[in-house]
Amino acid sequence: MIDIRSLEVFYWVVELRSFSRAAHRLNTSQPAVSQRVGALEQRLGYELLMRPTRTCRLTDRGRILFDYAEQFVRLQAKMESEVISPGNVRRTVRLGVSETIVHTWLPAFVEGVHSEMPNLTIDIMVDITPRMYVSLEAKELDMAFMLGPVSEPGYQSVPLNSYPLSFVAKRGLIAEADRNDIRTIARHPIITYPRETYPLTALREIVSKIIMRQPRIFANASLSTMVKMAKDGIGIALIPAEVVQEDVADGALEVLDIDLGLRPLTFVATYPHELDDHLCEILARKARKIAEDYKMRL
Amino acid sequence: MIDIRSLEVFYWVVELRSFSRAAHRLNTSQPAVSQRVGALEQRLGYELLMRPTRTCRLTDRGRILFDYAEQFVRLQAKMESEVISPGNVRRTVRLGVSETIVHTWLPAFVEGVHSEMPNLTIDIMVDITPRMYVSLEAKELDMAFMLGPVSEPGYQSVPLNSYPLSFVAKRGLIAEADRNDIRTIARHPIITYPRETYPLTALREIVSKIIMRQPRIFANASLSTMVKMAKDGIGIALIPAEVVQEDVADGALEVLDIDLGLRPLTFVATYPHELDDHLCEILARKARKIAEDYKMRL
DNA sequence: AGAGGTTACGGGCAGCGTAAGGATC
DNA sequence: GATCCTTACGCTGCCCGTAACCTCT
Repeated sequence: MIDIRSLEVFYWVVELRSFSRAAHRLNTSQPAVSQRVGALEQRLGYELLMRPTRTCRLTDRGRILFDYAEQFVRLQAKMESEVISPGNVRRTVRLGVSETIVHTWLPAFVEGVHSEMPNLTIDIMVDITPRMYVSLEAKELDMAFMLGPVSEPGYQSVPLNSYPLSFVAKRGLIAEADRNDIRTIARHPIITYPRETYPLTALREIVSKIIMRQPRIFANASLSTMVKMAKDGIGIALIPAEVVQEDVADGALEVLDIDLGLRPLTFVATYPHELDDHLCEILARKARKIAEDYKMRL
Repeated sequence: MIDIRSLEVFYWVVELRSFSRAAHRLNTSQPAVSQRVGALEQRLGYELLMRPTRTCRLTDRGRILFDYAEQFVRLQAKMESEVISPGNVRRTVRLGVSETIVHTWLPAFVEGVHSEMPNLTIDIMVDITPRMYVSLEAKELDMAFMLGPVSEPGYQSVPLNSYPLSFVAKRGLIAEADRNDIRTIARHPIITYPRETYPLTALREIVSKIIMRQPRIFANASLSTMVKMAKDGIGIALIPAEVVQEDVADGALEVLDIDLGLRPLTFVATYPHELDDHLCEILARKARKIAEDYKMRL
């Protein structure tokens, strides 16, 4: 009589305060959402939303239904996670990923998940950590592999792996003798992660204390661009050595043996702990395992 | 993904231990049930029922799904009862009714319910109380208006009304002077409810003590037949006067003023207290009110 | 004028019922 | 052979997506 799909649609319309966002979230068209909510109201014989306003506020009776809708959506998520064998999970998970991970073990992760859960689609959005926070909050992402630690309430966080930050330079750019001398290195621009990220802020603070001035920094949101810039000798990259292992192996880049005491980059899998918990948990554990394997293989 | 309808179907298949009974219960065809369960198994990738046996036993994983299915069905029933305005309830309730009630206030009840809940269909099965018990147990009925009191565990029971039992005879069959004399009356066969019912057993016990022999009793499961027999002078009916008020009014029958101290017939609305509770509760209350109104109008 | 929601319409597909086909007692 | 479930098949009706329309800022 009352379809669970309709309740799910209604739930997300309210949760996201928008028909179109709900449509997007549910991988359907906005008219489809409109129709379902309309049909629901018609079947019940009263309005659920105070529509004229843009905010999709609930009516009193809508509130009652919403509470039930939430219970249904939760129960459904719980059931599906427990009852459906992994190979039969048919869903789309929207995953935010830091570029660093894209360049290391993400391919292995995607392949691994695909082989175990062939009907699971992973939509990958590459972005920087602060923006992924926002996307998680807006429920545009189901999970993110990003820089940790995360201690937001309402989020579950599984540590993945850590990458020590290394200075990486074009081969021959820095003379053998100067490779542990920060002053020499700091004559070159430092290419690293964009503002609002740990590497940049920490670097600026530490280096400026040593060389008594602000280092030149090329902040860049694209890891591959950073690598390219380093390979072109434009500057020296402060990035995990792991992402350039091939370039180091074939001699294009070299890792400088200098240690400023920077914290390694720690990545975590983060997801809101509710509703789809279980699948995210499985994926997070899988990611952790893949990341460990990756480290071992190096 | 997993439809609540499929869960409902699966739930009833297990609960009733039969595909065909589930189909009947859900007002659908048996192949439809078969398909839904089949589709469910296919989607999940494993079997839910150990089919070859006639008993529809659950597999281990089927058991897990069944627990969820039950939660869904309960939640759905709860939600629909709270959220759907009475006028929009679209369901079929299978109601067992004692014939006595059919002849008194059932028409008013049906009409009253129909006017308030035009989309509610009531399937009425007229039967005697002991058989309605069985039907309730087998879940062939959702609710029954029958003789009380009921104290079975697992059943909810709402008192409706009481009918004092009266001796009713064809006009002139018993002389004015003898109308309070049980010995005279007992020369005629007593027409009343069938065996296993209170009126018959109580009558037999009380009368036999007075007249020192077994009275002749015509036990009959059909109230209208009883009335007809009384009107034909075949015997004297022991029934509620209410059911023959018209015949008394137009002079075909008359009520004898004799009191053997028989308990009045007490009717109750009985339904298993689970799942569809709420609707049954509403209907039971409605029935009670109609029954009271009926009594007032007399 | 543009974003966001509704209405209109055509097509695809899931799910139903009828009917025929096994399997098991 | 009777009962119960499964398979086959045609059909209906729902629901979706595209597109045009409305409405409020």
